[in-house]
Amino acid sequence: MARDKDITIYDIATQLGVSPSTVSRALKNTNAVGNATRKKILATARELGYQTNTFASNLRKQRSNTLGVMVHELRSNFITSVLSGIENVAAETNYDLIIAHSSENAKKERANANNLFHKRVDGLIASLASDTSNLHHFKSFVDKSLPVVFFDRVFEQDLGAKVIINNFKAGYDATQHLIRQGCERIAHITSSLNRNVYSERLRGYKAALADNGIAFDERMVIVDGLAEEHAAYSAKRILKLSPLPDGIFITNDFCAAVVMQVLKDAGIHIPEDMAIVGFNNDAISKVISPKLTTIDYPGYEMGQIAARQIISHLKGTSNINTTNTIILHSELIIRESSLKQIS
Amino acid sequence: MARDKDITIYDIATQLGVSPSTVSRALKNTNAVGNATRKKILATARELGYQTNTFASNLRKQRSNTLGVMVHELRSNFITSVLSGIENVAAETNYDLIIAHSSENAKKERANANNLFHKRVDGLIASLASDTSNLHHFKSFVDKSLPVVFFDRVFEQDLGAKVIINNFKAGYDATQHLIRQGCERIAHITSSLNRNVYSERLRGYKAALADNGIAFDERMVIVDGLAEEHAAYSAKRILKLSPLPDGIFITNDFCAAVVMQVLKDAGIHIPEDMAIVGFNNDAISKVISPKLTTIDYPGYEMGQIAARQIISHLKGTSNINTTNTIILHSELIIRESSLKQIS
DNA sequence: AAAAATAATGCAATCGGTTGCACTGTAAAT
DNA sequence: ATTTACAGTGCAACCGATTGCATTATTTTT
Repeated sequence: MARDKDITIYDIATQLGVSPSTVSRALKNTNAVGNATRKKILATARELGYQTNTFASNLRKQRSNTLGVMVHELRSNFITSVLSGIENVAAETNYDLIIAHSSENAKKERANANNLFHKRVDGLIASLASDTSNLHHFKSFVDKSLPVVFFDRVFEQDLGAKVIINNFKAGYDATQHLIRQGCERIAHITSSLNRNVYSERLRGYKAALADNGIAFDERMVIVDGLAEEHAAYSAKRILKLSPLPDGIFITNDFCAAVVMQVLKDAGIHIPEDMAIVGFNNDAISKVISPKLTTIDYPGYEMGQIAARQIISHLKGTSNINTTNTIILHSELIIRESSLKQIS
Repeated sequence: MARDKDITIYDIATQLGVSPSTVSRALKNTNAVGNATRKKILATARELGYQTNTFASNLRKQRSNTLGVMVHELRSNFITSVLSGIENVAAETNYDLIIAHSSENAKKERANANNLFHKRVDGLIASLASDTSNLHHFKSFVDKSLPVVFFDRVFEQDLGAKVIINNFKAGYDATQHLIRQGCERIAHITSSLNRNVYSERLRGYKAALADNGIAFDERMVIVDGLAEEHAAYSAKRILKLSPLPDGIFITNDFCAAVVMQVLKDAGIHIPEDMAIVGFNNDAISKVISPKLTTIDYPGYEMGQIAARQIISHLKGTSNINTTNTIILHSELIIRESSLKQIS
């Protein structure tokens, strides 16, 4: 059986002897259509299985009903949670999503921004790649008054709305906790300090040391990637420190898990010899031994909030430029990997 | 500065004194345009910053240049790898992606299929929810001759092309390995047997037992969800078996990690008391103690291949209906969690 | 009862790219 | 030298929904 053509508003109009304009108006909730007519139209639309042709509609309306999402990496527990949150809100509000990832590459990020712009997304949600050094590539969005919301990795002083956590406080809390457990030589494994998330955590780490009269030693800070191979290498660098640290604050749970594995293989006892604090509260933190103390980072909520921000801006309910930065609650979750003392 | 309107082919046409049709033809690689004209047009297009309006183009061409992707869950390491593979190929070939997830819910899956159909995607890549019982909701795609490729979770005998691994063999290999390690009472923790991936692995498990003269005992098979809470519960059920099993084949690495955690907390030694084999070769399998023996499942490649299948079908290079099923290589990766004997 | 306001609908242009058909001019074939 | 072919280009009709403006019918106001 040959496939029939799709049903259009013209088909409905012809069948009912009304004009396409009336059908169009009836299918939305414009009140400029008589009640009887509207009912007939809606009934016929359902009966014929009418579906809006979004291309025609978008073309005419000059908007896409689509949000662009740019992430620095797809294969990450945290990012997946955020995406899931965004998707949840987008689905509810009938927005579509185009997802692009930069693989931590500024060049690809620029290409993606460009691409999404030309795909005419109505708004953008983004987390920056590790080597992005400015926001020039988002300028076209700003010029066109398209809302942009950054999450997690942002430029705190630059354009766009932001949804973040207090990374300074998180870093401070993690370090303070290690100090309270009796650690005196605390190392810090982190990633590109160009990114606020890492530089702020470092700042918190330093502040906690200072507040406790511990001298900062830059050899104790290891900056590298967070993927498996980098993590293993960082762990080896830890093992070469002399004297060995008695605590490590690591800005990523997966990285912490790999580091712990290497340390354990080297005969180091955790937490007795070295206490560990991770970051993110990924599922992995509960299935490694010892269980990982970490900072709970509400990714799903972050996604939902970023999406809601954008969408309520688009619907005119609120203006994204007035509430510029939203800080979500994050907190230290204490598990075995850092418990030297039973308090 | 007020934003200028977007550049259209009409702007280019006017500027050069040619017709829009010629511009349109020049911008694609139709050979029906003179060489000099084409060059001028391309130069002007670049200079003015012209970008195709995809809505207009899609509307006219009646296709979207977009692939729909339906997954049963977003927050999964395996799925993320697949998505990453799909994205990689889609980006190369200039296809967009719309990603929808069913949260393991057949009803939502049906809604998603419907939605993607009406968004007029050019093709569909899908993995089934755990309680999906038929493929009726994909019929509209078939009727419209839109290609559908299923991956991972498929109906092996039903419509559509499939990209899968040999789950029977994987199950057989995992079980055979445990038997070779001296296990005699092997439990199996798995999920919905309506899904080929789980039923086939179970079949492999049974076949290996049979081939080694071990009687199948259905109390040794635990069917439940694979998320954290279900996994913990399954572990408790294992602990209630009497006699205790001396080996477990678990169809998911994360689930295996949780189970191991619970077993270890209960004082069971792995692999001495109980050997464990997981499934997927997620990153997690290498950072838990002991490291997890598992089946390597090439998610990224699976995504790439599914996407390539669809796209080459769409481009007319190959017909998806002729190569109906593609089976990817998977293999047992032996680590500490199952090594009872140093062989 | 006449005038004014309002509700319900239609007309037709518009969004921007694509493509079948027709036309022109030059090159190739006879 | 004539016919034939074809490369290069333009015309105009689409694709389907939206919306400002005009028109008609109906209700309200005075």
